[in-house]
Amino acid sequence: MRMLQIHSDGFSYEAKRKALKNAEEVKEKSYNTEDSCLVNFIAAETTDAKNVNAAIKATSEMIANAADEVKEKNIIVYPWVHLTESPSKPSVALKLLKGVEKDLKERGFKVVRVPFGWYKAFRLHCKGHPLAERSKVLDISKEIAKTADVDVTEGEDLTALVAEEKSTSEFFIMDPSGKMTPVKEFKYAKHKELELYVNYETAKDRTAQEPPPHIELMRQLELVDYEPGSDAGNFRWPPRGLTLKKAVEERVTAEMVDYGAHVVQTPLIYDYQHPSLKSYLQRFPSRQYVVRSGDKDYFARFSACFGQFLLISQALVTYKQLPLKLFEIAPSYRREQSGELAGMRRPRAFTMPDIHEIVADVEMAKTAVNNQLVFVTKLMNELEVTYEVSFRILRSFFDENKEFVEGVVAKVGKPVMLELFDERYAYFIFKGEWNVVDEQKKAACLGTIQIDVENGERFNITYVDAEGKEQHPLILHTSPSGSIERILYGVLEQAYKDLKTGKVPHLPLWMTPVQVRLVPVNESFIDYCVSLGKSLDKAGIRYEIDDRQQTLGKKIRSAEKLWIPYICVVGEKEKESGKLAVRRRELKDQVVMSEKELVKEINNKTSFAPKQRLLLPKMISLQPIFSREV
RNA sequence: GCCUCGGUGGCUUAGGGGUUAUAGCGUCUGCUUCGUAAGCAGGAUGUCGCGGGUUCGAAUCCCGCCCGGGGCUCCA
Repeated sequence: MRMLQIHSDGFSYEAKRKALKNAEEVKEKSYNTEDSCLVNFIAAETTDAKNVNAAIKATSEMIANAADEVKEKNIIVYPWVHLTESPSKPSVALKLLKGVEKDLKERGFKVVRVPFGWYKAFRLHCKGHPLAERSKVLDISKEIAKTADVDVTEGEDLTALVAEEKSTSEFFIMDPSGKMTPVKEFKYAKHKELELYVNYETAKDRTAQEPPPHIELMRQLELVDYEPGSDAGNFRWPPRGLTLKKAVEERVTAEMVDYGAHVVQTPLIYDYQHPSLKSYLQRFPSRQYVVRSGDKDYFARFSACFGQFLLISQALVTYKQLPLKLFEIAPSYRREQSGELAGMRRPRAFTMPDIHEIVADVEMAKTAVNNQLVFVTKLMNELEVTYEVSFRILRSFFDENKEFVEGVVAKVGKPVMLELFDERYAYFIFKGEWNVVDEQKKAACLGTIQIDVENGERFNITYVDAEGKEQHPLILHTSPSGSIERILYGVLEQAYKDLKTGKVPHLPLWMTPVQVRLVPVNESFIDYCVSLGKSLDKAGIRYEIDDRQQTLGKKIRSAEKLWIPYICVVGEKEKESGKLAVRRRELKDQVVMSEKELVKEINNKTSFAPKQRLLLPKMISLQPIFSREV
């Protein structure tokens, strides 16, 4: 439904002649008032046909709200098909308009409905105040997901939401030996965070007074910040944060290349009308950004699935190439409800490392899960956060593959939460989640492994089997690390937990934007620092030089506030001895070491990560302050 | 999206229907040239989130909007 609302001084119309054969029969062909009124030009759209009653309810609600805002009691309901490019059938439109008329009258408004299906002359006079001209759009697919009195008998409209309500689940803890205990009976004494995680997932205890601590930290460390000039939940990354972001992206990409992935890049926006996408989208409530181009609507992707599925569905794949892996660092968009947004835990725009592994059958899928487990565990450990693991499994799959699940849990090596659900509510039959629990006792999922039994067929993805026949594969959806934003959320919340327990908060050395800061005692040693920096450059170590004219104490403080792990004071002693006075954050000590030793120490600790350059000038005097304190 | 709380120089913040809006940090200038978490002095920086209303007068009260936090919901 699309609607144009004009708050008018006076209104009149005159029905001239029928525009449709089945135009409404009317007694009064004209109407005239000089009273003020709210004129609503309304176009019913094809989507409204899915649930006319919900459309009526929502439309009259919009009109009533608008009328209340401008303190208007007189309502004109005017059929105006030209507002939309996809009008509904006339019968639907008439039903909508009549329903709106009835509903508004019941609400106590004085309503005049202008005849449907006629060519009409009309006159109005817009009042011209700020609320006098407005347009409204109703997306009825959203309402269908919400409203109870919907007929969901047409299979295509069955949403995941509705299916999930029907599905029943049981929750267990499975320990590495395979022993299963209902979550309420498990002894959590040695597994406090698992208890918090289970509480969050089952009891849904979600009260918090304070804002999540990572939000203040991400700004103080100048990693990422809100962008008031964008949509809510879209963030900007100043160079320090971008350095970290790229370091993580490169790290995950390297691991995926080692795993044998084909690295690709696919478009950000997709056609609503594409047949495969259409049926995929209909499984879910609409949470997409819409992009209008020309006269068509596109949606911004909410994961890399579409692009990769479309790419591989048009590729020639043989069984010899399976398992086949496609990987992408996928900037993605989900238009979460405004009240759901929370810093880096839940943004609307995020960067998702996403791998899809195409396998022939369940056996190959199980092998793939075991292989993927290795890198997910490795990457999660590299984040230096504590995490809890859970598996959500279709009960029939679990019953048939109990040994496999036990093997997986044994590999995880600690008790995990197990959810068994009776009815499949999404595309997966098996889903592993690696979650962090934050200071607010809320959980968020980072890494995930899912076995998808639906989309191979939906996207017509095929491979040629040994007999030369085309087969639909199963697909594993996996984010090895979770989104970069969630990772940052995880490491900052972990740092805050450390801070509260008396430990030194830190970012993992391999991803921290600046690994070394050289601090000359006065400006006469800046040149020497520059020459020291040349060998750090060669070693691929990220550093900067505090060339500001400030006291040493202040420069140290400045570096500490940014959690820089190695702070090197450079003065006469260092220049003469060729050694460095190094203040190590992790060990809270001060040691004298040669530059070579320092490089060796850092390289040993970060050997697994690709070298990422620092994405800003090294001289601090040249760096503007984006959001850090000093 | 609904409910709720908030928005005062770049940051943190005082104040609150009535003269030129408070302070600290940062920034700039000068002095200081310093050895491991804040050297000294002086200067500049505010459409008090935006728009409308009430009022002789609004940062302050009212309404709408934007942005953020929390709750509900949601998390493909």
